[in-house]
Amino acid sequence: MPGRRRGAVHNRCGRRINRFLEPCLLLLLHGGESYGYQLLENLERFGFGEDPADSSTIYRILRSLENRGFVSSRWAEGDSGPARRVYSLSPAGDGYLQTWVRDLEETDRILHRFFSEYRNHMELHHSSGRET
Amino acid sequence: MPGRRRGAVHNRCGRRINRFLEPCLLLLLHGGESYGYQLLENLERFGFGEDPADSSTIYRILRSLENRGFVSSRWAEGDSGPARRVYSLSPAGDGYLQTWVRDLEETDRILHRFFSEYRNHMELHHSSGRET
DNA sequence: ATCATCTAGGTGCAGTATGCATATAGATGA
DNA sequence: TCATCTATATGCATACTGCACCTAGATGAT
Repeated sequence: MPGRRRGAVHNRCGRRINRFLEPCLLLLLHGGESYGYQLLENLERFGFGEDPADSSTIYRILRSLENRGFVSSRWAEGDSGPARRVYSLSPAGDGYLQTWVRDLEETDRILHRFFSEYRNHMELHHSSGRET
Repeated sequence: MPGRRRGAVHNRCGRRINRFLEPCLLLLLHGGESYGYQLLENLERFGFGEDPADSSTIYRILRSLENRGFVSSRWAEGDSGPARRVYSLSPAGDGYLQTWVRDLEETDRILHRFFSEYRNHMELHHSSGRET
């Protein structure tokens, strides 16, 4: 995966909804232990696009999760390449994932409230609608 | 609205999806000019809960929008109380709102991809599901 | 008058999140 | 031996947010 950390395109709004990498990593780790570089590849499954995130972000989130006791890590020799820091989810991390899911469900409700307000408003002021 | 800027509860995840105040403010301003203090009250409509945001955040977002040409402001004497800085949406701001909506629709897709992955995964590993 | 309160806008600081650049280093193959 | 891939990590700059705090006009009660 060469050049993976280049090319993060800025076609989104600056003050945007952040990407929710942390719960995605937790969910991936719920499926079994893994390490940063592999997790970065598996993040594509969530539809972030080609470049889900900078690798530094992934590594930092993993360390932060470990500091809070949600994952634990050990060094492991791989079949090839340099050693890997392999993370596994702790029971606390499992609970944290459930919290995240409830949190995201709430976010989903707020988001759809916004869409509802938007459509409602645009039906009335249908000047300057979305004539893309 | 006394004491309005106190009491921001931290029952959500730390590394959470940020609240999308900027597009909400833009949508409110699409309905007509307004000022910070009033916009803060009207934000409740979006279902953020009792305390949508700290007032300082609102004022700073508005100034940032103005710096980028998405809104313009003027001072206006109100019927009562101190003078208000009244903002109105610019054509560029209208376009920026449309960009935001497309951005949020993309976020919505990613969010639902996450929910789908989550449910899928939990059906298989239905140990440690959500026995709340 | 003056005092508390409401309305309205604002700054300073700290913590956190993120992207980009860069560093380190083992493994692998040309 | 040299480039490339795999893998982890740090430094720096920028941005978002909440909390504390400040300024100041208006309003009503005492």
